[in-house]
Amino acid sequence: MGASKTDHFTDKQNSIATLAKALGHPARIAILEYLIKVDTCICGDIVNELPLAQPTISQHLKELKNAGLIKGSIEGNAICYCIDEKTIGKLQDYFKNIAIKLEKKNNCC
Amino acid sequence: MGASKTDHFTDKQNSIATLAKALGHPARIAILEYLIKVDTCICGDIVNELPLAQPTISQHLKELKNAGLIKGSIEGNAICYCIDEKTIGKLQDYFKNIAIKLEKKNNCC
DNA sequence: ATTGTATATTGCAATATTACGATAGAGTTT
DNA sequence: AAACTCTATCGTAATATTGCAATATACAAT
Repeated sequence: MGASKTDHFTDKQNSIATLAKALGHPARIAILEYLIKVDTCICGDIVNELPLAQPTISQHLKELKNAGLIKGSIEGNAICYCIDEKTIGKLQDYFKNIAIKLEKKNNCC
Repeated sequence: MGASKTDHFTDKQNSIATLAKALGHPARIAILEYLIKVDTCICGDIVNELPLAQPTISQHLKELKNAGLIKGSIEGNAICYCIDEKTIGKLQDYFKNIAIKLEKKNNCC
């Protein structure tokens, strides 16, 4: 096989997994961090910044966008990509919640 | 191709991407959440809990373990798996940090 | 020692991801 | 309009992931 059985899990589980998967590649982490670093968020810079070809970066941007981690708006003939704070907040909350729950437990190992 | 060019990115970027990738599957999210839910952390339960065959779960557990998200200790003929709080903390910090940096910026889009 | 239970490993088929050259589309500039 | 810039899409090769049956390993209990 190879297809993941997304239908067997809850929507929330699938949702978090999708976000995590989108971040599961160093190039996409690097794109995210670059978007944080610079104040402008034109995409052309990213191609010069990362050691990847333009189509590859375009593809990674698409995946980040599909996952809802970034959003892009057309700005002349360039595209203004930036991070979607809500989605980052969702991830932040998720891990914070786990940490809180773990504190309340006596970890048995 | 298909191999990701990990050598072109920083150690920290690769490290976060590895963690995210390990969480990038609903079954592994479900395993994590199950480990939080129950107080005991014997693995046998997980096989009964998830709609996946035992070898598949064993494989997912291995990936979570390799990523440092869970740790397992042998307990008789069962294995006691539990979450590694440090790694969750690392993720929590990472997203918290991004959220803080985004607050300080005027998001241009 | 044999049987039973819990977990890991192997091998393999189906599918997904990654990367990029070539090309296309869309706006800008001259 | 022609040339240029920026980004997306297509096609395709290399590689990785997913899932499971079969099998192996390791300990426990009888």
